[in-house]
Amino acid sequence: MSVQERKERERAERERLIVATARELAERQGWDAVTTRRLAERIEYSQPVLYSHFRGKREIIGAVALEGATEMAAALRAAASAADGPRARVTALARTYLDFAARNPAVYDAMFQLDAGLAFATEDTPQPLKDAFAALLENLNEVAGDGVHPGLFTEVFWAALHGLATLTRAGRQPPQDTERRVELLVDRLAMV
Amino acid sequence: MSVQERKERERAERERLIVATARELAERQGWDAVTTRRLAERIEYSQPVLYSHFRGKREIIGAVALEGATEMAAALRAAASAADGPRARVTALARTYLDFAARNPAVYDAMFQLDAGLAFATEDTPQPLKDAFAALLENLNEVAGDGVHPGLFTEVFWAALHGLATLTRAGRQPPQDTERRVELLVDRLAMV
DNA sequence: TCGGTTGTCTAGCGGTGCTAGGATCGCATC
DNA sequence: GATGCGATCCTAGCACCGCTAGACAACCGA
Repeated sequence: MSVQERKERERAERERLIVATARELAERQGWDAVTTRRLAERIEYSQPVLYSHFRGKREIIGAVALEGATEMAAALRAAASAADGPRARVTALARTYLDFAARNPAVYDAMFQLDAGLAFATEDTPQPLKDAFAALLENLNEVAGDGVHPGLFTEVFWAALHGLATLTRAGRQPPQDTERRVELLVDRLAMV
Repeated sequence: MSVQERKERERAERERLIVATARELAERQGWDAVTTRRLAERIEYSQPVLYSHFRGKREIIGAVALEGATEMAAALRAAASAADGPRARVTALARTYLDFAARNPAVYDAMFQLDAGLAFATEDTPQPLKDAFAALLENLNEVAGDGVHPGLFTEVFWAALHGLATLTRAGRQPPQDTERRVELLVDRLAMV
């Protein structure tokens, strides 16, 4: 049994290597540069090996997305718990979200821009994604306002952040006013 | 001169045909299905002809985007001018924006999701894009609130709409609550 | 030591965006 | 009306893509 265990361990290790390499390559040169050939070369295996771990490129992107979702959820919770009072919490939440998107553009793309074949907003949504949404929900609950469903409020807030994140990064909004936009958004949306 | 004029006319006509065909194909089967080969076949010319009109596929997407921007600007202005009072105007604006995105997903992608090589938020931004933004700005001016720069307010409002449009369409937010999300957004953001 | 399974690689399929270079067509001139 | 010349278009092909069939080697248990 020990031999088999070792093999499984090595296999899992290689899978981590694939995901990490894909992420790094995407972050450095964009997802377009992440081809199965290049990825295989970097991990020093042949192309078909990738397909013994993942169904295809989509699933690799999906793996990066889930990794990112886990990190984002943690970052959001950390930021929120370090802030005092509802208003500060919401501001910290928004800043952290946008900061994550700006610092990990490729991961953010994997999560929300590319088709990674992940289910959203359904029962079989992967746990990390649910958890990232939950991290928002937990902290926005208190500022949704009377008679407003917290889930609905979170969706709107999230959408606004997502819009700011993507439009800013794609150069569709001037980057220098980001902070003022965040303040305006929090001012108006959050009932404090 | 008449011969040359006729040729130019035919050339312009063919260019319109390329853009219209690309748009229709993208709307029917998605941008992935818009390959230069397929596009060439549809317009009944060979591939290289496309490159005598456009630098590459990106520029074709860009042409569709500009067409879409013109239409969106018109739709926004029409909706706003048909509404009575600031509150109704903003609501109509938001609904029209989201409706446009939902009805013309491929065009919307060309405008805001794909890299069409267009400049945004600079001097050399193409006029149709400036105009679409202006159509929002004109009608949001009155609800930005005291001391808030209308341009900044428009950016935030636009970002929120963009987030709702993209997340809803990608199945990342439940589609049935769209209307309630719009109402919440307008309620909170617009100062009426 | 052997047989069989498991794992990996080479090679190749049909597709992509894009382009070089040859052929053909239509125009202006003689 | 014949002819030379440009503009126009197409065939063929480049390098690359995601993905896979089938040959091969390495390792395990008996």
